Amino acid sequence: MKLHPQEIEARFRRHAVRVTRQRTAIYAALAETTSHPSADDLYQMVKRQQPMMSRNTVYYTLSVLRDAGLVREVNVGHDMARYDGNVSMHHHLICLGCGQIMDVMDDDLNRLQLSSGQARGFDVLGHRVEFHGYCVSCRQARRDVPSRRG
Amino acid sequence: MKLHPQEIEARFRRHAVRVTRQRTAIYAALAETTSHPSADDLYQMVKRQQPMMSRNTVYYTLSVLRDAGLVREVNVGHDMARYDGNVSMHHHLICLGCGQIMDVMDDDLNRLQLSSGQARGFDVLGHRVEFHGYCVSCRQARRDVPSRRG
DNA sequence: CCCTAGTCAGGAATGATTCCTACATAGCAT
DNA sequence: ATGCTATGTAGGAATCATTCCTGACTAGGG
Repeated sequence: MKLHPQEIEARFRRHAVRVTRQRTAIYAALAETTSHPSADDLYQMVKRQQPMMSRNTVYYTLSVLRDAGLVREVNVGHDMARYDGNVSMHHHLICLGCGQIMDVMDDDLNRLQLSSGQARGFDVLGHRVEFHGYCVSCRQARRDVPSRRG
Repeated sequence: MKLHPQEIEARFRRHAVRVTRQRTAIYAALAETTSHPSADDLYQMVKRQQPMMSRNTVYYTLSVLRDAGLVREVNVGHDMARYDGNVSMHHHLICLGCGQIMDVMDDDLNRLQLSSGQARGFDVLGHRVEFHGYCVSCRQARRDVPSRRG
């Protein structure tokens, strides 16, 4: 979703995050897409508008936004971290072929709980559900070339 | 669970995995613990019995066992991969303080499904549920030293 | 308009994992 | 049992996402 710069600035101030050109651009790029980009993806996107942008700044900014609760870090496998501008409670559907991540909004999944016996004294703060499979185009590709990983 | 070497060998042969001293030791170490060790943890454990063991062999062996379905890779955050000798369907309860991973066996969680509308044409093969929180001792530690992350 | 804590850029460092390669060995066939 | 060959192993180098360091810059309160 495309956001007005002043809306981004308002969110930053609400979360006590200093407003800078770099941060605004990074957050805008993330809010505009639903593709859950990696830090480097964001770096590439933002560098087009701001060639001086450092990869380091992207990492630093994402950590600031993450700690402020403006951004969510999504980890899939042991690949690089990917980021999600949607911080409302939701879960993910992940393609094992191309790695794309789709959002799943489902109240039943949001309400999952452990019984007290299963919780083993943990103070459970949240949970995450990931569904894994193959998207339409990767299913097609796999039919064409059945591989050893099949 | 402590396994007899011949049981390990039988499992390997059943899954078309060549039997070697190194693999037997790595798999035995993993089967013996419920602590979901990392590749390097396993390297440290096994090196006591086999000082020539290479860290590389541990990585290679884990990839072989993973592909054979004898071992499961568990990824938490963007930390190093951790391994689970329990390949039956189950989920995890993870401490955000110390990183310990406990197994959760629950048929209701095992049966979770997406509606066809939510699945968006994906061929969904499986899912994973992680509960996050603080274990008893980390809750205690956090009460003692309330931090900015609190 | 000034000050200063918080940011930024860029290069170096880290650390898990993978790659490369020469030597060793499991396990099949003889 | 013996030899053969595809596979596995050791260890060092390479990779690559991420973090650390440091000196220059700037947002935003006073």
